[in-house]
Amino acid sequence: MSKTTFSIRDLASEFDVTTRSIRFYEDQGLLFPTRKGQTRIYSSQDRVRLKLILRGKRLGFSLAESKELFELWDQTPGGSMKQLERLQAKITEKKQALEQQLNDIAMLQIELDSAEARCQSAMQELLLQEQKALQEQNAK
Amino acid sequence: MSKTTFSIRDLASEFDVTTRSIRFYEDQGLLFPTRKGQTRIYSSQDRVRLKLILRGKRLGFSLAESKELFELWDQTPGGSMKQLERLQAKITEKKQALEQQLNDIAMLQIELDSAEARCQSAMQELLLQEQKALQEQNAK
DNA sequence: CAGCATCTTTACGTTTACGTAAACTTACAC
DNA sequence: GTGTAAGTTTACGTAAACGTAAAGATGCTG
Repeated sequence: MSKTTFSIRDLASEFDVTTRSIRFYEDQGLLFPTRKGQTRIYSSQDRVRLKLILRGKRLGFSLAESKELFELWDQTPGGSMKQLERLQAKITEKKQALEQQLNDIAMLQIELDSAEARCQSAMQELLLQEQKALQEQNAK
Repeated sequence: MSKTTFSIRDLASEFDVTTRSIRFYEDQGLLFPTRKGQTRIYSSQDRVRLKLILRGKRLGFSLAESKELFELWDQTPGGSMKQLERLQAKITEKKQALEQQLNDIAMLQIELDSAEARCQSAMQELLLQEQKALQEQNAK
């Protein structure tokens, strides 16, 4: 079976972040490792959380946003109707933002492809000129 | 035909950013409006640039990154082989990052859907309990 | 038990991307 | 001419997300 606890360094090297960052996330209320003495011990739950935090960052989520989502999520079982409605609203909001991102990505991909083509043909052009120069030199 | 020049306020309201931001982008070397007197005049080229800047931001690009891409792009015609290779490398890098983002988005979408379902059923549960409470009160 | 590696807390520093305020011109509107 | 609305420059302030340095606790290792 897979590991159940992790040191801060385990997580730092697995996800390629600094220990400073991981402690900072705890400071901001996004992670709650237990302690053995004064050393932090992370559960696989904590590990999942960290993964989510980092993925959120890659998608432009602030730490505050991720924290809010975590909190809403944690309160889902036993939450009041009002809390659930807030969660639903947040989910809808995020879904729409993701749609927008998908659009952005699709457009940028097209443009990158076109840029790549233009770049390639510019390089091809340079190579041809080079060849021509060589042939002229041989013709001497 | 479509407009060819724009005031700073035109762009600000069209793209929903502050004039401060637009001037800041110029300060950082991403925009180069002409002047009429001391007032900035933006071309439709500038407008496209701004749109690209903002889309870049939504995808997590820093202003410095966007600037670098613009500069590489602008140097494409007449660029040296080394510059073209750098551009090609950047393009490849960005394309890979976009693939990663697509993965991230796909996973997050799945999780949001699942969260939404759980949220909905929690709300449904609350409604049922409410109904039950009402019926018991009627039974009195 | 001395040393070193790894953990910890505390705290000040840094970068990015603007916000905000002050003080100043221009350009119409009345 | 006089607001006043929109533009300008200059400059200091700020929030987020850490970086970095200092100084001490802890645990193995030879």
